[in-house]
Amino acid sequence: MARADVRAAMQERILETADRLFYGQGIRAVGVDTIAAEIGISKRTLYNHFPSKDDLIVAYLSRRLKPAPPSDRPPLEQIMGAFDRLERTIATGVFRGCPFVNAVAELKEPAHAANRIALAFKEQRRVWFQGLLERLGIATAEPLSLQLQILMDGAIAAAIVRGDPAVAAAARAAAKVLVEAASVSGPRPIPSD
Amino acid sequence: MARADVRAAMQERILETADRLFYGQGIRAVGVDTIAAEIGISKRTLYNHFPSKDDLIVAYLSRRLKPAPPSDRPPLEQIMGAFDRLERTIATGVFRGCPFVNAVAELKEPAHAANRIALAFKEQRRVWFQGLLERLGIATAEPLSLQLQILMDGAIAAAIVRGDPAVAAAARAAAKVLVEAASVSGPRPIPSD
DNA sequence: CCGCAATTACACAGGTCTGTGTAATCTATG
DNA sequence: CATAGATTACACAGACCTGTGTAATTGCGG
Repeated sequence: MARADVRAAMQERILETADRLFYGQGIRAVGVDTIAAEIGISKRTLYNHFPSKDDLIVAYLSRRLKPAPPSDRPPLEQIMGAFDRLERTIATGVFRGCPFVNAVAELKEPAHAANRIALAFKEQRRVWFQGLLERLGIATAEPLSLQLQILMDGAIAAAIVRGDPAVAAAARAAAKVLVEAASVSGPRPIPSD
Repeated sequence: MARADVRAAMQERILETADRLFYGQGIRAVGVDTIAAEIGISKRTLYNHFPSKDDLIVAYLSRRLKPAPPSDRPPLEQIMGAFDRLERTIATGVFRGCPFVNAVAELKEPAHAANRIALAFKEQRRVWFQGLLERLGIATAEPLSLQLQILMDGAIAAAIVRGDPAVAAAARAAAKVLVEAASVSGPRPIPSD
């Protein structure tokens, strides 16, 4: 039964490289030959695992759809931590924006599966925000969660153009103001944590 | 001297079409042949006006660098109006995000002139926000202007993925909260308008 | 050790793209 | 009308892309 394992390992190697190149240079800018050459396999082998470039694109995006690991930190700390992580991501290594937004912007076909995956990702993050806000006892958790998501996406877009991690800190400060405003004007939070 | 006028008119026709196609389908996705065919001129003529596709891209982006027309409406109204206009833009016609962010994301060369133009555009808008905030007597006008710009960019990015103009309204509401929070905590605004 | 599946090298079809070369034609200006 | 510049049609080079066909080779499981 090691055959399936070997096959899965090869697929993962392909996806790792595709991720690095697709994200770093753009999906349209990277050819299938380039990915195969980077790994050191033949193009034929790559097509044996992914029957078309579109399949590879979908797999590349799906692989990035990992739900956030549950944490026992206080909700507000988790929310602020998301912006801190973004700031570190912008500062460290290759930052080229949100891979999902880039994919949607780069693939002109409106019915592409990338749109569905991108929407799923954004909604997943928004719901994560919403859950934390509800634990803070905030009544307007749903609209506020969308606003936090907008701040995240805005910091990412601004960081692409400005190349400055400070935009994440600015977004974080804005998020803090919004959450606090919703806390005082809404019902009292449950002081459980 | 009508020769120069005719030449300028042709350049404008080319740029109009390039704008529509570049923005609507992506810079990399649209070939020079397609633009020429759409206008009904030969590819040779297009290359007579723009010696390379890169020149055309730069001209396309530069043409969108128009400063906002001065307005005598109250500053807060102008700020909120920017989000209202964004909401209408998302809802009406072809919306494909911010052309400058898209260009930077699509062109992998980090030294491309598009980066400079995109930065100039974002900074132009931020300074416009800053001036209005200063007229409101807000002490933290500069950092707040960056936060408003982040909200704009975030609403744009979220709208691409969600296809829902409501994100602009959410961003607008968040902007209102941020401006009001900065107004009450800072020095009193000058009640001139 | 046999056989099967994966992998490889290599060529190629068919399409796209940017940019140029050329010779003919059109058009407005002097 | 004459001339110079703009435009046209058309071919083509050179590069890149996705995807396939084929035959030889490798390596692992039974």
